[in-house]
Amino acid sequence: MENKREIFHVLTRRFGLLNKNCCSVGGFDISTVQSHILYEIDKQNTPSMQQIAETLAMDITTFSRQIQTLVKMELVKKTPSSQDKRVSLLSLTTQGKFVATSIDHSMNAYLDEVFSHLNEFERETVIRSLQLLNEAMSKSSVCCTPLY
Amino acid sequence: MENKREIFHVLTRRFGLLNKNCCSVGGFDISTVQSHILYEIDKQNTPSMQQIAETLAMDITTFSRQIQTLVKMELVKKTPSSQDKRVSLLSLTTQGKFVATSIDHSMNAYLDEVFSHLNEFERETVIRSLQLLNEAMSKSSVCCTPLY
DNA sequence: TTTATTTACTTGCAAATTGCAAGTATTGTT
DNA sequence: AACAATACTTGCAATTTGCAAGTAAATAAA
Repeated sequence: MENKREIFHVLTRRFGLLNKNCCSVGGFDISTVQSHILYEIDKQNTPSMQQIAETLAMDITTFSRQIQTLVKMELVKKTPSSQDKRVSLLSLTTQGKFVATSIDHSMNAYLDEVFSHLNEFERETVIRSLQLLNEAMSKSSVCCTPLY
Repeated sequence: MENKREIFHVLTRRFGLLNKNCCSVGGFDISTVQSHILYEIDKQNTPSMQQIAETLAMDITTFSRQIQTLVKMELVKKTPSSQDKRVSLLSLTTQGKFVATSIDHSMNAYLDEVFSHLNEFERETVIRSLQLLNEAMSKSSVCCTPLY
C-alpha cells in the first residue's frame, strides 16, 4: 500500500477505536471528546474556555455544553476570572485530576502494548516519525491549524 | 515531548480535522463517517452490510441508517443477494463513485501539502513508520481489531 | 418435515452531540 | 456616553448513536 490515503484511512479508524475503549474510569463514563478536554485542561495552566475550545478546534457552544456536563460530573471547576469577569477559568477537581491521570495511564498502557509489536529500532523510528508528522501538520495551511 | 499519549492526542485531533474539511463535493455534504463508508465500499468487491460495518467497527444499526441516507443521496446502491436473500450487497452509483474519487483526490492533495513540509528522506521514513504502526495496531489485542 | 436457532438486517425509542442564531454581560474604543 | 467587540450561554432543530425488539430468510436439530 503506497497510497497515503489508504494509510490514513486505516490509521484514523484505528485511532478512533483506541480513543474509544480507553475512557471508563471508576464509574465515570467519559466520551472521547471529554477525555480530550480533560487532557487539555490538565496540560494548560488554568485556561479560559476560549483557549481550550480553540486548541481542540471545537465550536464554542458545543464546548460550553460539554463543560457544563463535566462540571455536573464534578470533574471540572469553573472559576470566574478576577481580571475579566466575562472569562471563566477552567481547572480539574481532585476527582477530575484522578480521572485524567487514570485515562493517561491506560492510554499509555494501550500504546505500550501496540508498540510491543515493534523492535526497539522501529519503536524509536515510529515515535520520531509521528513527531515529524505532527510538526508537518502544524505547518500545514490546509488543516489542523489549532493544536499548536 | 517524549510522552506517547501527548503525541497521539495531538495526532488524533489533527486527523479529525483533516478528515473533516475534506468532504464537500459538488453540492454533496459528506460527513467523515460517510466518507469512510464510501471508501470501503469502493475498495471491497460488492460487500455486504455486515462486512463494511465490521471493517469500520461500526454498530450495525447505526450503519444501516447511514446506508439508508447514502441510498437516498443516490451515492450507494443496495442489491439483494441472489445467494442469500437476507443479505444486501453494496455498491457505489456512478455519482457515488465520482464523490468517492473526488474525496480521495482532495485527501491526497491535503496529505501532499502536509508532506511537502518534510524532505524526501523524512517523507519516506514517515510513510514507512505509519505502515509499521498500522501493522502493530493490527496485531494488538487491546484495540483496533477490525480493519484488517 | 416440522421446529428451533442463528444470521442479516430494520425499526422504535431515548439520549447525546452538534452548530447556527440570538441573547446576556463585560470590556474596550471612539 | 454611545457603540463595537469579546466571552460566554441558551434556544432550537438536525444528526448521530446504541440498545431492545422485531422481521425475514437460512441453517441445524428433532
